[in-house]
Amino acid sequence: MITLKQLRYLEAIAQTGHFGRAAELVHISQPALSAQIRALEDRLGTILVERLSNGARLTTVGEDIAARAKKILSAVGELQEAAKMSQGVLAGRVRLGIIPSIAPYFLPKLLPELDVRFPQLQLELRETITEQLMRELMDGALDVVILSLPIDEPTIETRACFFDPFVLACAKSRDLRADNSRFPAKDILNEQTLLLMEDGHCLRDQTLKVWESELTGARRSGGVSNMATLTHLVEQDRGVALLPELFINCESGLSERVNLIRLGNPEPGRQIGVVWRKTHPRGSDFDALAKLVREIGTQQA
Amino acid sequence: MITLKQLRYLEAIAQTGHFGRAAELVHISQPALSAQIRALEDRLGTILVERLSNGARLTTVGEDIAARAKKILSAVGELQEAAKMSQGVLAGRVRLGIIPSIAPYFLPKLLPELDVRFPQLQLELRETITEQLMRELMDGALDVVILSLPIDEPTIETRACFFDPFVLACAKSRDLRADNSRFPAKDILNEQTLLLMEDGHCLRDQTLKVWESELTGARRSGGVSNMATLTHLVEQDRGVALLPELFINCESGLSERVNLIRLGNPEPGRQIGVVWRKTHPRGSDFDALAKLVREIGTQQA
DNA sequence: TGAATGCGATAGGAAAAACCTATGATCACT
DNA sequence: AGTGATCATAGGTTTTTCCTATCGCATTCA
Repeated sequence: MITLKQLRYLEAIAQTGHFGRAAELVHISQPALSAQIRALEDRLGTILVERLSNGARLTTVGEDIAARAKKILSAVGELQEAAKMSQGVLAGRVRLGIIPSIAPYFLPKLLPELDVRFPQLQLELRETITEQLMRELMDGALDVVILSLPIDEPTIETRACFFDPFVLACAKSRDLRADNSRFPAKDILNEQTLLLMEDGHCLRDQTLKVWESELTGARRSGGVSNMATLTHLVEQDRGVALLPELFINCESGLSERVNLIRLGNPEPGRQIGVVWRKTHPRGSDFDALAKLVREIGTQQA
Repeated sequence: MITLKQLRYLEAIAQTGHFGRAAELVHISQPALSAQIRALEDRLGTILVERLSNGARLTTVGEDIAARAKKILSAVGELQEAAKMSQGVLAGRVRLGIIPSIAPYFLPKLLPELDVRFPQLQLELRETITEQLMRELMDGALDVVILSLPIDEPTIETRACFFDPFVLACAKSRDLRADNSRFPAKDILNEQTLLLMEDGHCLRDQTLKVWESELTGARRSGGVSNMATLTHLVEQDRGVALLPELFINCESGLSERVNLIRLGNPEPGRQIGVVWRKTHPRGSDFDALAKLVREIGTQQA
């Protein structure tokens, strides 16, 4: 097989017109260079260099081949450059997945910070529900995912970053008391509809899990795909909903439109975390990402 | 230094998603391929392949690098193709020089024949006077030259191909006898102007040499750059000229416009030949060219 | 014309790289 | 827990690449 070395040596001869000086240029001895040039010529079945008494000159074929060699070598250089670009922590292309109930309320803080700390990072974003994200993560279509824990999958690495509490939202006209118990379960069961996200959203399952069996038979909404819609429904007293604080913090003036009631004992909510395949070679990078997500997630809480 | 082998192996992994099968694809053992991939990764300072329990998958950087590798390998393939194209007798690019007093009268026969016999040949033509051609030949700007011999230059290889006789042309109104002697020397000296090509054309010197010293003091034309012009001048009885038979054969109907007188004892003329640098690696190719020039030159005489 | 200089080619042996076979470690699946 | 598949590691061999020393040839200079 033809080698890059040989092309490099040919280029040196094209530059110097001289075996000896070409050898010097590439830091080998003249016989070694001669041998490689000859090997290249043998391989190609063509004489590339005309040997003169005062040096060497490329033949017409040699000129053509040398021009091609130059392009190839430069492409190899670019390849190395490209690899170098992706070195260092969180540099180069990273495909990040994130669930819809986090993305719009967290990315506005995360992305600018990533730009500042990891300017070499080229992020490719993907937003969809957990199940789909995990499928794509396992398929290798994604590198790392931000979602709500826990994830039951032995082959992934998990980092819990911060806790996002759920707050109960009801219409202004209602006056549900917060008594730090598992609270308005009876009210909901008897008087109110529990508004939910549509199926597949982790937020739906998590909301249902807050009361678990207490809720059997209660009225539930059919499910919406958007948290803003959920809020509007609450405003119009069509029911109550659990809203993540992450969302609430982003909706300025929300507390004037609905009653927000903080729960406790224990406080319901979700754990936001970062996950990636255990086999992914850039685990340490994602560790850095998880650390940043924790920082941002806790500071705004 | 990074090697083409490594790029080839990486490409194999991209194709198969599997170290073992990739190794099979490139006909080496799996450990050897593993080692080369690792060497490549070390050299680039980046992990390119994610090792899984059921195979291998490229990282995002790996995808990028593999795509680049593919292009590079294909460029190398094209390079080899290009070299192959220029193999064989008289294949590929050849820069041919030829003097103006041959080119228009010989190329119409030579070029079609070259096309037929050596379809792989890409001829680049250069037409100028002998001195310039020889300079360019020695500089390596030309590969081979067709001209009038002899050429006094020890570093070139020479092949005489055919003899191109000179024929005396005078106006139809004149009736110069041809008596097989050095002939109309006295007539020319006394009555006629000897029409000549301009300085630098070998034909001029050769014409003068035919009579040599006999011609001292004779009237000479200032010199024209075109043999057709020379002929017109003869037609109009502005003088006489020596015309190469090569030219005459191409000018149909010329014998009706001027008297053509064949000379002898010995017959004046020029030796057409092919020359190239002794160091040129494709000497055997030019031998083939010379042979063809001889064939064509003698068959039409 | 004969010595000196400069060029690439050749020869022989040493160093480095690439490779192969056999084996190990890990993981998935039965 | 056992089996089969994966890639990694180990040790030794083969192949390739390289270096030093020398040759042969041509040109240049005295």
